[in-house]
Amino acid sequence: MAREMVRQGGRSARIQSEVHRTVQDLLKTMDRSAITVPMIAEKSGVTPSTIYRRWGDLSELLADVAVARMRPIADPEDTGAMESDLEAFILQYAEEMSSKVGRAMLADVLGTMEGAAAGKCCQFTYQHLETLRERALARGEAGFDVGESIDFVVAPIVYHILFGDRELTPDYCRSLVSRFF
Amino acid sequence: MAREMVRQGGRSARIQSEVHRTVQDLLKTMDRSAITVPMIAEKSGVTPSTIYRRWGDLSELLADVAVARMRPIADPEDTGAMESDLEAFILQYAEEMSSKVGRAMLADVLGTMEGAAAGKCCQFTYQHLETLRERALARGEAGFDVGESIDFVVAPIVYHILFGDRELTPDYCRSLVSRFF
DNA sequence: ACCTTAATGCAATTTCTTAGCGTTAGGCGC
DNA sequence: GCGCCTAACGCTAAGAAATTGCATTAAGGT
Repeated sequence: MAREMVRQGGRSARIQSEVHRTVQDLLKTMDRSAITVPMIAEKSGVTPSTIYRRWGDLSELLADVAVARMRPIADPEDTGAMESDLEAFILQYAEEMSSKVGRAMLADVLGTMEGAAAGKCCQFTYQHLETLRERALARGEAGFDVGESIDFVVAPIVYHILFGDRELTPDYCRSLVSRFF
Repeated sequence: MAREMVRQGGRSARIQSEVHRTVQDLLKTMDRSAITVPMIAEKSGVTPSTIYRRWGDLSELLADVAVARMRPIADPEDTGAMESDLEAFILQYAEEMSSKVGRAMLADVLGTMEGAAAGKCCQFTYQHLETLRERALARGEAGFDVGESIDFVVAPIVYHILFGDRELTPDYCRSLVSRFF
C-alpha cells in the first residue's frame, strides 16, 4: 500500500498531509509503540478505515512518513573542498540518524519490506553523495566513487546506529572519512 | 519483555520451545505480515494470553525467535589461514542474511528497540570475528582489528541487505575482505 | 455543466489485545 | 521423598483495533 496517489489534488492530498502531520506530532509526544491507527485517525479528523485503505497498516504509514521526512529539501553544504564537504555531510547525517527520531525513522523504513521505502531512502543519500562528487569534479578535484563511499563511511554509521554497539562520536565519523581517502 | 526466564525447566521451557518452533514453521509457510499471535497460539497449543504475557507483542516474539536462530551453534570453519577464514565466514554470513528468512530476521531484530535483540545479535558476529582473530594470532599471523573488520566488511553487507540497493555477489563479498587487508 | 469513478465516511462485523482470577506445576526447605 | 510458596499458565470476559460492504462525496476529464 502507501500507493502513489492517482488523484493528487484537493481532498485526497489534504488528508495525506493532515495524517502525516498528525503522525509527526504524535512521534514527538509519545513512544512509537503507543501510537495506534485509531489514535491518528481521531487527531487528524479522518476515519480509521481511510487510513487502513490508503496505507494498509500502521508500519507502512510510519514508513511512508519517515521517507517523507528524510526526503532532502536542500543540497548538502558546500564547504569548498571535497573532503570537508563529505565530512560535513557525514557529520550531519550521523547526527540526524542517531537521534531518537532518526533511529525511529530508520526502524520504520526497514521494518516493512513491502513498498520501496528502504530503497527510496537510500537513494536520497546516494543522490547527495553524487552531488558532492560532481561538485568535486567541477572544482577539478579527483572525485570519488559513490558506491565505495557508502561502503566505507555510510554503512558503518548505519550499522552502529542500528545495532547500538558503539558510540557515534564526531571523531569516529571523521576517522571514517579520512580512512576513506 | 521476552524476559530471561526465572524458571528455566519443565513446562515453561517446553512452552517456549514449542512457540519458537511454531513461529519458525509459520515463517517458512507464509508471509510474516500474515502471522498473528492467536495463530501461533493455536498451532502451538498455548493460549494467546500466555504469549502476550511472556513476549509482550508479536514483534518482540519474532525478534526473540530471530535472535535464537542467529545464536551460533558452532565456531566458524577453520580454513588454515586468516584471510580465507574471514572470507569463508563472510560468505556464509552474507548468504544466510541475504536470504528471505535472513532478511526477515534482521528486520525483526531491528524492528524492536525494546529489549537487547539487536545488541545480542551483533555480539554473535563480534564473537565469531574475535574467534577468527585469536585463531590467527595462535597461528603466528598478525591478526586484525575486529572493530575495523565490522566497519569494512560486515557493515557494507548488512547495509546492502537492508536497503536492497545492490546485489550481494560472492565476488563483491570477497572484494570487501581483500580490501580490508 | 455533466459524467465517471477514485476516495472517503459510516457502521456492522470480525479479530486481536488486555486484564482478572482460579489453577497448575517448578523449585526449595525440610 | 513431602509439602509449601509462587511463577507461570489457562480460561473467560471486556475492551480496542482491524476489516468489509454500502452510501456519499468530490476530482478530473469530456
